[in-house]
Amino acid sequence: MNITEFAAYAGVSKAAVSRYFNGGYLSAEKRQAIQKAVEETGYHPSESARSIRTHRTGLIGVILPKLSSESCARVTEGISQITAQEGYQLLLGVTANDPAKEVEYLTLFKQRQVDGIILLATIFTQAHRLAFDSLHLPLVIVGQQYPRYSCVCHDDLGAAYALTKLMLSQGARRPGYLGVTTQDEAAGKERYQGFLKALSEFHLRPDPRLMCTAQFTIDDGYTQAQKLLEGARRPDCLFCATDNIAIGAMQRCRELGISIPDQMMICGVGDTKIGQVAAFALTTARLHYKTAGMDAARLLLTQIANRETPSKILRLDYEILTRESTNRKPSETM
Amino acid sequence: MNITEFAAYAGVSKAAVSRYFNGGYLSAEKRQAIQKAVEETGYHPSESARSIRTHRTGLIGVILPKLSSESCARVTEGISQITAQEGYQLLLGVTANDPAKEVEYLTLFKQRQVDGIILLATIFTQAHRLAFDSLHLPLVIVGQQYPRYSCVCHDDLGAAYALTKLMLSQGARRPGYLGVTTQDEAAGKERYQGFLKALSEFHLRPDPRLMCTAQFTIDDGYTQAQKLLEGARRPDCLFCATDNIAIGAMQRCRELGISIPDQMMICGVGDTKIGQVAAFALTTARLHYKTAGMDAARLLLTQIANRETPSKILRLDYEILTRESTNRKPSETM
DNA sequence: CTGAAAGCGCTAACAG
DNA sequence: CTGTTAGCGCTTTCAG
Repeated sequence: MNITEFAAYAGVSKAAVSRYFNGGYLSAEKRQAIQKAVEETGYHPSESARSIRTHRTGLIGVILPKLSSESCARVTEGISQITAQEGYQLLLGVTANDPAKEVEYLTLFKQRQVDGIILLATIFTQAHRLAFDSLHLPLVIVGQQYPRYSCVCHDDLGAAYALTKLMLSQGARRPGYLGVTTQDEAAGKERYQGFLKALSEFHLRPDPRLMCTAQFTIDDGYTQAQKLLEGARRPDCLFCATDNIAIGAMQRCRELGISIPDQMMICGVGDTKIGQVAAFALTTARLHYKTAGMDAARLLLTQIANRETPSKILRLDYEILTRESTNRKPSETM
Repeated sequence: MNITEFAAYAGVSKAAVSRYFNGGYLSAEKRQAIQKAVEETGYHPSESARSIRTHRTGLIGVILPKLSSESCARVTEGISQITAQEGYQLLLGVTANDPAKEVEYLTLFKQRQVDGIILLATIFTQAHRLAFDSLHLPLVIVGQQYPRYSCVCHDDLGAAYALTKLMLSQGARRPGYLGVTTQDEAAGKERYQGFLKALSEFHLRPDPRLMCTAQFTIDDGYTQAQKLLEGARRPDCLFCATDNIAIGAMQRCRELGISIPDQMMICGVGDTKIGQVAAFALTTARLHYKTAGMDAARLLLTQIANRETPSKILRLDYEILTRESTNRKPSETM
């Protein structure tokens, strides 16, 4: 059923029907007649047809590297909650960690004429720069900072600094570092700098033999930890750039019979479920993923409502959670 | 830029442009001229406008209870992988475990004229029945069975049976059950029946004092486990309907100093990350979530291509993974 | 193989 | 407050 048929059914003009659905002037009688007809027929205007006229689709594109990553999922849930309230629907672009696909979805979503895009960013390439510049669409970046665009990010440096300091102040003197690629400005570079900052405060020199890069997975945390643990003088504490990596490292330590936290303190970043239930509850920095998603959605909606809104950076705080994996005092077994 | 302007730019007619993008008859010269113009201008036909004519949107709706649940995320990644290959985009409906919202998204997506819907189902209400019947849209249900619709589900009964049997054959005689609501046919009822089947095979009567229902969370697993553990005679093994619940129960056992697996064997269902890294690696049944998503997507695409395709049920197998939490022989400490 | 022209279902001036 | 009307950007006959 289209608007013409429906208008005839309700005994009003097409214009009245359109006004009914778009909040225009309408007498009470007509409004009621239409409402009744809607209830009877279930009529609803076609989104495609109205998009073609209004140049808005009610669609928001979300581009993310992976769904089965707790942090991404939580951000996306935050986004979904806010956008749903405002009647927007979410278009999903899963890139499987392929930066080229991020760019691809950017154009794909643009072609679909989404009203705005939220990008859970990983690393930025030249292609990103070009895609951003030719986007001409409200865009909010989550998890990273990028000049001239609205961003919601975490205090990665601060969190890494605080965690490393926590371990050093408990007596560790050979800090190990298990990070991610520095192509990732936030989780890679920033957290690395936080680590270094804590070291320098304790007058410690970073030791390249105690530092290693891993993928964002438990498995690779396990694998890369091996490299740090097999050396002649192994570290006495380990800062890991993510909880997943930390858990992998913890598993390797357990297998090698390295006691946690006495011989090895470990911490991660993120506060995901996995750290809470690990063999030794993981000390970590809680990052506010869901809040980040909600804030990103709010920022985007503001920009959609007013395209002239100046871009803005939101840096969310962190919260240090001290747990077994770094708690040297009351030694805990079993 | 619209098709008229673009056609003028390329020096061809609108019809030629349309044919170019829709695989119609076109001379080689025109095809090249258009291709060149596309490269120069980046022109792409408006999806809204073409939807209005073709009655297809290239959109597939996915309705799910929660993103930050590993199983849902993995199913959705499977869906995304297949649909993306075929040029479809995913519209996301997160219901936050509210069955009413499932129904709401069903209509919302229908209004958007998605080409098909995949529902990661939880429980079915009367409202679902009505919504299904008035949908007139290809629909595939994942995780549950529902008459007359295509479904992709797991062998919940078989998995629960095999796991319970595994524990009983290792000598357990007071099996505890930590399940989910039986309103959930698959995870609730089926797994319960699998549990019962194993018991009856060992000539054991289910003991209501050893059985309890929990939410789908670690926290509630922890809480409800308490009820089973505080009784005069506690169970000597625990079948949990999900990994999350099992992990919660495991935590409570550890706190109470109940040794796993000697005093208490525990198993879950799903094979999520969390069970692999738990204090005692969790025995579980691997369910093929990603495969389920991929199969569901394929089923849906077939139905979209041919609306007359008869509905079909796919029941995926499981795989028992025996780990520490039920391995009585070589007692493992740390 | 091609272009002209008729609409798809809707919104938004516009003139009452 | 209301209806008429002219498109929005596209696909698809239809007659060449």
